[in-house]
Amino acid sequence: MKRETRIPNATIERISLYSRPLEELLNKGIRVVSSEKLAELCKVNPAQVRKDLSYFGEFGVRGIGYAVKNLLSEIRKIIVSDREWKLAIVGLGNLGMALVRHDNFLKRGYRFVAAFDSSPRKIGEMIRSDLVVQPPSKIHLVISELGVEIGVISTPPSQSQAVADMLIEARIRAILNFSPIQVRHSGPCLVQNVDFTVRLDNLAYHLGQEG
Amino acid sequence: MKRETRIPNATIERISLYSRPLEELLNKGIRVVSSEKLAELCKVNPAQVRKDLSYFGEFGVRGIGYAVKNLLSEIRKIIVSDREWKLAIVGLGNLGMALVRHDNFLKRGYRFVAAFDSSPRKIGEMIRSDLVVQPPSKIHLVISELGVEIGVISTPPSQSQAVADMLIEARIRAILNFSPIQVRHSGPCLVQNVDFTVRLDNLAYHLGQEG
DNA sequence: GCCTGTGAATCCATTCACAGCT
DNA sequence: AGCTGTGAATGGATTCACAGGC
Repeated sequence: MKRETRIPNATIERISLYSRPLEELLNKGIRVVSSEKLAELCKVNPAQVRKDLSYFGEFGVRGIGYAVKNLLSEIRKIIVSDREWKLAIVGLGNLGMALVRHDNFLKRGYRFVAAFDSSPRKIGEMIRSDLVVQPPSKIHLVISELGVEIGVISTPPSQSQAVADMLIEARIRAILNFSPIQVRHSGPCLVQNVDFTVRLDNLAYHLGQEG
Repeated sequence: MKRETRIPNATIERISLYSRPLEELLNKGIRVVSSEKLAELCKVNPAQVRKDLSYFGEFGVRGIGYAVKNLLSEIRKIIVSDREWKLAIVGLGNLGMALVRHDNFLKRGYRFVAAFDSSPRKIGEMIRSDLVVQPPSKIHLVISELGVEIGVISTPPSQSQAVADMLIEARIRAILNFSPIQVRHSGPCLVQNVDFTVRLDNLAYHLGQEG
């Protein structure tokens, strides 16, 4: 172990990736997995798997492999997904609604506790038994009252910067941004961008190379 | 220029990123942009911008900067988004429907020309004036008849591998996978994965570090 | 014999710093 | 004077290869 060393960003991305097949193996009743098998399931190099895990501890047994259940629980401790995180969503168009209804979030401990939209038609709508759409003017109040930690932006791009500013103003700790523009953020707020079209552009580029 | 050199993967990701603010600058009527300004808008290093672009040609003018309109059109040629790509979507739950309706795709030249779902309730539904839901058994036929190039998977994870196999069987050239499992793919089919929860895990990890 | 954990070696990407053009 | 284009230098990440323990 070498917990002192700075942990590569790429390692953190992959750690979360490893947990997906581990869940499957656990469901299938498979008890032990080797770095080679896990690497194959995640399409990475076996040495990569071992090195990534070694940043956080010695979770394996030499000659045997990793205990699936134990490894999964260690990973959940590392990426702090052994507890619930509170999310707020802003922008309840097609994508926003789909995100709120998507059960993958809750399954991994991400719970939407507030929802905002500027459209008068949407405000007041009950989109889940415990989730009523509120106007953006309530963002500051609601975020601090409920202790929301992560804000999800799924507004049209023209509004996303203004929304980000409101979230930051309300002292939100992190933002997941689905709009195709980079959000400016000063200070301690973390931002992750998810832009589908960047992924498609990537595919298009490589297809174009093949001819 | 050094078109012979292998182009870093990271460069290709960023090239597509650069086009977003360029579109905005063009709309605002701004004619010229420096690497410094563009870098600021994309949150990268100015030298990075220059180097990335230099892999593909000499688009700038020393002492002046880059002509916005020209640079944008060059970038569109590089990532082959100066033409239309044909997409098929499989899985029309909340997320799938949101993707089909999301106008960002069409705006950038990605057009859904076919839609599949296994639910009898969905089959036959007209989700757009030119798009009727078909059963997965039609995948092979439709893909080859329409010449679909990219498949989008938004099924539940339990079905995603089977769907991927069908798409690959139908000789699709690339897959954009929204389900949280890595799709196995042999042969020449390209795959890109989009897993929202990996992004959230990343935020959670860093928030956990801060205490 | 088998599989982990890890220093050392390699590979790739970013940034610097300045020559070259307008 | 100003800003691009790019070799050279630095910094990170991946992979190798083998020692260490079951």
